[in-house]
Parts: sequence; structure tokens; C-alpha cells
Amino acid sequence: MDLSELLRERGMRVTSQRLLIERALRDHGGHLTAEQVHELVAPALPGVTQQTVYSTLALLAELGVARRVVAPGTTRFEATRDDHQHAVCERCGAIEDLHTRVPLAAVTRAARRSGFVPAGAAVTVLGLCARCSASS
Amino acid sequence: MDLSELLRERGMRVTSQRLLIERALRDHGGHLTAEQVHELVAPALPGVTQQTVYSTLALLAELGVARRVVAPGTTRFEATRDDHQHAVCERCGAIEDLHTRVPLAAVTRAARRSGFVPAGAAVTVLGLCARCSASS
DNA sequence: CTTTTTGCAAATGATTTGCATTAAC
DNA sequence: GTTAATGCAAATCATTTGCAAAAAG
Repeated sequence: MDLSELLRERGMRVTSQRLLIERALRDHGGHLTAEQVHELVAPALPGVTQQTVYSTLALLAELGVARRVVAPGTTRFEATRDDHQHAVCERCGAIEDLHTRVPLAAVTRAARRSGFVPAGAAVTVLGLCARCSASS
Repeated sequence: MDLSELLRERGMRVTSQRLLIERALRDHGGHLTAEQVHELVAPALPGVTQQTVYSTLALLAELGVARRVVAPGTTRFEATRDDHQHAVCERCGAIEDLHTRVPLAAVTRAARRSGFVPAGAAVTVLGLCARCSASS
């Protein structure tokens, strides 16, 4: 199911901003700040504002097409793909993908037990990236 | 090892601000925003500024005495205790503790393999709290 | 034609920075 | 006495809000 369908299904409008922002996110593959997304789509969308980028990213996250990666200091966005974890550098903010299998059924179950309705779970390793740990 | 020793060990100064902010965090037990910490210690420390609270919390986090809990929209702090996970409500920001056993050795190992020096790992369940899911 | 989405502008809120004063050592 | 930590003030940064214009259906 692609974004256009997803939007129509909810009675939302299919706009070039939404399509292009989603594509930029997917094409880039990595974790982008809202500002980076803006820079990325600006050439194709002259006049797009940060605000549109923000609201579109929020919408994409709500639709499950994008994911919000929260880290000390920055919020980044990534296209939803396979399940993976993140290593976040506490000094420079660099984020790296990790591909491991972490059994999370127990945690989500625990959350549900206390009334939560889980939408997902994130595993984040905090520490220093190679570069920063070398220069400390 | 208590905070005073920890500070002296590093040639840092033992100040009432540091001691009281750490105690407030520990006594409260929960996850507090910087502002809440400020309100909490203000009676005992007339004239403390938010800036002192911020830098002290950052210091406590660096010393491992406190933990930064990052969630969409807010950063909270908690005293370092037993290992546990968090359930974060994406609508209202409420944070709840979960006590489960999540095997994280594999992820930290993966991080290390790519050059990271892990300081810890966080597991966060995202979703809606009981209250918010009821009113949607 | 109606309603949503966008662009524009300004506001908000959390966090950071620079510098003089104060307190710890 | 020296140096680090605090208080004070202002700045910065990401993100949000309100409203009129533009675009989608």
C-alpha cells in the first residue's frame, strides 16, 4: 500500500509535498532532521516551508510510513523499513543502525498490562561513537 | 560510593546545589523535567536558577548518578536505580516504568562491533497510555 | 464550490552561552 | 588566594500556532 492510497483511504489529500517528502525520506535511507528533509526537498518544491515539513513528517509518522527517532538533543526521522535498533552518540548525536534480534514481546506485554496501547518499541544504545571516543 | 566522593575523586567541587538536586531526584523516584526539579529544590535553595539545574543534571548524568529519559517532546531525568524500561505516551508524554528482563547483550555487542563505546541501552515502548487511548 | 493544506509570520518553550560574582578548596 | 561553580541576562534552536491564500477533491 503506497502513500497515496493510504491518504485517500482516510479522506486526506494527496499533495506533492507529502509525496515528495516521503520519497526523499525513503530514498535517503538514513535518519534525517526536519531541517535536512527541508533542504532535501527544497529543490523539487520551491517555497516549501519548515512548517510543512514538520506537519508532513508528523503525519507520515502517524500513518506508520515514517518513524521518529528521538535522541538527546535531536529528533530525526527515517522511513519505516525493517526492524532495527539505533546506537546514538551522546556527544555528537550521530546515529547508527544496528541489526540485531531483540525479544521485545515481554516488554510490550508488560506495557499492555498497565493499560498502555503499544504502537511499537525502540531499543537505543547510548554511548560514544568511534570518532568521539577516540578524541576524548 | 556517594556523590560527594564521586565529585572529589574527579577534583570537582561539592556544592549544596549538586547534593540537593541529586537528593531531590532520588527522593522523588520518578521522572522529572528540568523545570520540575527546579521547583522541587527551590525551597531549599532560594535563588537557584534553571541553568544550574540544567548543568547539574547533565553532570549527574555524566557521572552515572542520573539518567536522561528522552521521549518525543520532553527530556526527563531520573535517579539511576535498577534496570528498567519505559512506556511513553505519544499523546500526553506520560512515562511509566516497566520491569521486565530484556536481553540486550547482543545489541550492545553489535554497537561495539561498529566502533561504539556503549554506556547503556534503553528500551522504550511507545504508544498511548490508558487515559489517552480511552479518550480517542 | 468546499474543505483541507500550505505558506507566511510570529510566538513559544526548552536549552545553551557569556560573563561577573560567589563559594569551594 | 585560585579556580571552579553559580547567578544573571541574553541568545539560540527546534518546534508550534494562527490566519489568509492556494490547491485538492
